[in-house]
Amino acid sequence: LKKRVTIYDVARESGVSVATVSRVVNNVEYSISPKLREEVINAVAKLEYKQNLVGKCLRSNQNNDIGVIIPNMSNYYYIMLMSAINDGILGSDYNVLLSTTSRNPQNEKKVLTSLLQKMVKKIIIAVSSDNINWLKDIDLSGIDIVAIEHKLDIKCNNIGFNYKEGAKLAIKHLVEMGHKKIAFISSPISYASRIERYNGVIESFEDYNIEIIDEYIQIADYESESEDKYEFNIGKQLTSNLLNLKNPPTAIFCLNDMIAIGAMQEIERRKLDIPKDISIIGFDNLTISSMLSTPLTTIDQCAYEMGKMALNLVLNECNDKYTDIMLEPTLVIRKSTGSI
Amino acid sequence: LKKRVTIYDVARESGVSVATVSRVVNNVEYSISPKLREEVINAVAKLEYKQNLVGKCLRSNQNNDIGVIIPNMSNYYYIMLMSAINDGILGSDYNVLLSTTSRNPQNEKKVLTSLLQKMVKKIIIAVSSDNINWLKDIDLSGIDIVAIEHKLDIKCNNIGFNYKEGAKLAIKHLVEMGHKKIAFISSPISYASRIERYNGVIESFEDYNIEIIDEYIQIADYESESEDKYEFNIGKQLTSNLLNLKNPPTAIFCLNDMIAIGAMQEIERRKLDIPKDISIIGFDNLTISSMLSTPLTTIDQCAYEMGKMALNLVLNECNDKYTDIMLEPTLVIRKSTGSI
DNA sequence: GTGAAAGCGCTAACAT
DNA sequence: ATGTTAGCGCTTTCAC
Repeated sequence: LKKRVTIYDVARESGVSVATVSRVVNNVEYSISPKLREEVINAVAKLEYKQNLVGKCLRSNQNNDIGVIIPNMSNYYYIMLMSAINDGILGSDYNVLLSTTSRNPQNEKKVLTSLLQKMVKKIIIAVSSDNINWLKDIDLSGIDIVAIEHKLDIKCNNIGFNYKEGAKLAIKHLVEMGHKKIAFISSPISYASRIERYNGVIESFEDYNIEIIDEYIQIADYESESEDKYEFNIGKQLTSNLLNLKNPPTAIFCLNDMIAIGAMQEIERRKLDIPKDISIIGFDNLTISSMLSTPLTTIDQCAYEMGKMALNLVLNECNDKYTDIMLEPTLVIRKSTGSI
Repeated sequence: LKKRVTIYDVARESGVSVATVSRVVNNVEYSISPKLREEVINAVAKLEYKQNLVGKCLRSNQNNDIGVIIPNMSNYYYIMLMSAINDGILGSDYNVLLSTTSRNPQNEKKVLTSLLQKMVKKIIIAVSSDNINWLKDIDLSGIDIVAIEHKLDIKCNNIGFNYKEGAKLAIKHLVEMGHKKIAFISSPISYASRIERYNGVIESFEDYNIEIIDEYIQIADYESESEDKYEFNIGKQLTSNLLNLKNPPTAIFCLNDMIAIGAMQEIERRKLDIPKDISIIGFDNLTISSMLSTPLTTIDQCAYEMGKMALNLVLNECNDKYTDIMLEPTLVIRKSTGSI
């Protein structure tokens, strides 16, 4: 086990002080004679010196780390977010520390704390619930936070999304295609982002004078972060319920694309045709949604752009100047919806 | 900006030395009088002291970081891998540093170096190519590495997969269903994992006395890490080529599931039926593959298990004792293949 | 323009 | 059983 090469070795090799080596290595715009600079550079190359980032961080109280906290990796929505962040820092000197929370506030607090203990200064976080009391316990001074999906009630950047308008867009599209018997399927209405979608649906029904039939509002009776394919499964199950009705709907708005994919499999399993027999519209616009045999009509949540914006915000350490962005939905019409 | 609470503050508050605080905080099984221990614990609580992990790491030369290096996040295979790792450390004290490389050796070298500079000691890496000369330049002493997907020619743990046998399993399944006109579509045969699959196909064709028709072996003429949906796109394109043949095949073996999904969309776009008109078999067994309208028959590469094993290996720092595991493929029969 | 030296927060060898 | 202290590798103030 050979000894690590430190800044002292470089200093000795090049006959200068460690201060000078540090200045050269960090490309400080400090006046350094070209001669010394070159000698240092040569020594660095000869000894294959690599800066120890831990020592540097401890001393300078800064680093190139970006902490990312997301609920899980099974909803591809978060994958798109992550992809944007990873693409954005590819080739740069930044490092991503990724944590998942399983939508558990206890885990959320734990991973955030852990990130701070590692002196991470830039954090992108998608908290899951509105239960963020634990946040008050944490000292966030000097930390750049950008919150996505759910707004955080602290001094930080927020990138929100107009979920309610998205839901309205979806119902509008269905109504314009002549649908009156419209169903809504969803996992439990437990988070703000779901509540807003639900409210959008109900408001739209009222706006368009569509009778609200209880049987058409199918909400899963359990939530699971651990069940493999949970959203897909409830999509199937809830759609099955709908299809078993004496008077089934002609269109289904699904809380998100994963649920819609479950719905579609169930429908096609029954040899029904999408969109001839029944129209399906999702929410998210996952990459996979355009790849299905029947490409899914959906509401674009521009997850990738959201990730990009989050990265930019967190990188341009906007001291004190916090932005509060609200992204607007777009309807993406593909093949899973048709007129009646 | 308030001052950070350090171990010295706790020591002062509880009237002991920093050494004692350190011992208590780290739960050292060292004899410490219950009285002092309690006082320290109280001081920690009162001051809300949190260990600074950077200082700890610099001093002790160890940490709880796990570096993960993968080519990209657009192939869901790597997502399954990541999921397993994230699930595995959920609630533990480990942190994941995630890097993507875009299958670029230069990036691979860069992110590995960066991880080492951060004193990360445990690394799970899926290198993309066989071009790993750059690895020789890096001092890996004291580092626990587990390589997946592609074997690394250094002292480390390897978790490989029997790609060739997987391909053979796929062709065997097709042959047993009566197919003779079998096509193979793929991105460029540029990496070991692809070469082995290709060889498996050719060998199988010879074994079963299936004539090798050039037109049935469709290889994409370009590779792209940046093109969104690249694999899906070539799946469509290559399948389109096949379908345009005067004498099209009755079955297609796709290099992987993403390509198969492209193939299926193209086939159904032409109003052809899977598997009646043409059978499709993939490779990977992505989560999404079971969610399609026509669930995909495929070769299971047990990515999740692979991730779990990798995590276990890297955590049980097996000093000097390296394992070399080869995972075997399984055929997963679903609805996309049928007899002729 | 360059160097000496203090110190970031912590652990661990050594002393008591 | 507890405390003292050196030092991990680095940056940065201050002095020259």
